Amino acid sequence: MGRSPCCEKMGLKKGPWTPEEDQKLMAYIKEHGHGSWRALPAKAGLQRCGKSCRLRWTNYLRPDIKRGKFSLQEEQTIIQLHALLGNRWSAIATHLPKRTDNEIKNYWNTHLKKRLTKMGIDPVTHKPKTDALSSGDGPNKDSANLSHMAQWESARLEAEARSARESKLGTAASNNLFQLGSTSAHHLLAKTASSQLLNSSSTQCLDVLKAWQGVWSKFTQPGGFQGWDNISSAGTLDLESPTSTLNFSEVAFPTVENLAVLECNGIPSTLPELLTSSTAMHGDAWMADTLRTMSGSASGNVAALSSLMEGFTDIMVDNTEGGDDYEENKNYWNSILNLVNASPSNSPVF
DNA sequence: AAATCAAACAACCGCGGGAAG
DNA sequence: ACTTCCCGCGGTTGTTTGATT
Repeated sequence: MGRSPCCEKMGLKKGPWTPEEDQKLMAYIKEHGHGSWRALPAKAGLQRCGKSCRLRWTNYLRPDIKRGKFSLQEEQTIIQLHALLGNRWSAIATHLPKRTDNEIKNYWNTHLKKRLTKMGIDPVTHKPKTDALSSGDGPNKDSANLSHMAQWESARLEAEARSARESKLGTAASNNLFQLGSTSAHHLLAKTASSQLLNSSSTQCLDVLKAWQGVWSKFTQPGGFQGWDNISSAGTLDLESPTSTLNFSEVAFPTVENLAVLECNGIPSTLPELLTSSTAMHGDAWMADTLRTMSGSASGNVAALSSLMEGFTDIMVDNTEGGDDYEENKNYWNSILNLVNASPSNSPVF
């Protein structure tokens, strides 16, 4: 159908806004509200089209806009929501208070997308890139890491499919995630996974959990990683810590959904990154509590876990020499990895 | 110091959906 | 039911800023 242009082109200014224009726009909206955007420019004495005014207001001048660097939490939310929703920036923005869709979109395009690409993860599908795996320049460390990431992802997908089938019997919260309005995606995902977790009777992965906790302690102890030889004892590590009070129905942390994946997955390939990131976020006490809460018989094969985690180990060993930035970088990247893994594989879901 | 390049950010464009007439 | 208008969205382009040569 015929459609009129959004504004008359003649005599209307384009390009960057001046402080005077900003002042006029803010003053007018403060006094009258924006009303009809089309009619606003004339009333406010601006030589702009209504569309330009609306954009300037919603993306820049609105008083409830938070500007500046994105926090790690915000980055995590963006990645997770993008895996679920795709490029639906306005929908993503509703879960990031005080951030605009435009800002999120720009941040994704200029930062997050590149980082995922560098990691060999397709920023569109949030899956490992096959070409990145096959076109490596030899058996270098990066390609090895990518290979292992793909391996983890592959096993994760299987686990998710299984988990999804089982979860149909329980809560449908994950399917209704974005119909629930303002509640944060992290909390909803966590609650969904929590119920899955509590419904589980399997504890066969706990030996591996314990093993990983041992591995983690090797990394975090003074001197850093001491080599795989020391990990053989990790399966019997003493998990002494204060009495656990962990309550999965109330504690909402962004990685608990991954624990739900573990309970039904014979090979917990998502373990390295998810436990690392969880520990990074919540501390070793959290890890100890979690393990104790979920505790069952320990009869694991640490060697099998070791094999799965070689690529991850390379990263960690490299980082132990990273100086003051080590902790920050480690936490950051593990969180990103964790969130990539935490995202449903079939996106968008609506 | 100047030129060049890349990254980051702001703004524009065109389309589609929904409301109103 | 159809047309027109308005708004919001996502993709894209343009501008600014900072780093590098």
